[in-house]
Amino acid sequence: MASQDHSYLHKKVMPIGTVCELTGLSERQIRYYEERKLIFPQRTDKGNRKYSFSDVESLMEIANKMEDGIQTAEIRKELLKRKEKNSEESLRNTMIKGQLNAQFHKGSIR
Amino acid sequence: MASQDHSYLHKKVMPIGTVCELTGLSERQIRYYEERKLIFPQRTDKGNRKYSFSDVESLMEIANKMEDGIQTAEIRKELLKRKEKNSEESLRNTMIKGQLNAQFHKGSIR
DNA sequence: CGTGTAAGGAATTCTGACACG
DNA sequence: CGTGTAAGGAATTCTGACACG
Repeated sequence: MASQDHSYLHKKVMPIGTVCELTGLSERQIRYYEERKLIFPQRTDKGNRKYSFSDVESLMEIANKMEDGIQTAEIRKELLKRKEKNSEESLRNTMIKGQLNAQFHKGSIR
Repeated sequence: MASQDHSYLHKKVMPIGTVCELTGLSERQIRYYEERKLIFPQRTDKGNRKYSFSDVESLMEIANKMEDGIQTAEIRKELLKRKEKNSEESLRNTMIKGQLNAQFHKGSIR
């Protein structure tokens, strides 16, 4: 419930040109990382990509890893692991909340 | 020093089309409010406007006032007043800091 | 005053491909 | 594998103007 939603952080609002300036990457690179499933911009109804600030942050991490000679396939694996971890965490949190809720209704708390 | 800098909030990153979607205003309206000096987008080297999330917030305030029948000249005056207030406030803060600093160096504090 | 619109041009973005290594 | 580039088209944005009220 406080996991994210920094409201603006995840809003897809900027065109690829802005992302180039912010990250120092070329359009080619940015589109390629999307092709390799490392980032997921939104599309307008007519096909133009829109990115969020968190996409920009991701791209900067990716750029660093690429400089270290890590391949896109590797980077994708790391992302998947991170995703798993987050799911586990949120599952755990959900369960804890469930426990608390049960205690609350039993009257043990409050 | 903690006055703003929500980092992303003031970064000029989005094109006018995105702003239209976010605010529900037309390009014409957005450009007109700029002409009336209510908002100040950045320009790319080739003349394209770039807006920040705070610009979007301003525009939504402006839109509300326009609906209430307030004229752009009035709205601009309100903005100027707000600006004055902020300057006063930051001047006051600066002075307080100066006082504290003086006390500190005199050795009265610490 | 505030906003819609047609006009014409300039800048942006898109895709698929060829190239190099 | 990762990235540059030329190619051609489509979508976006820009300005100045005319219109209406």
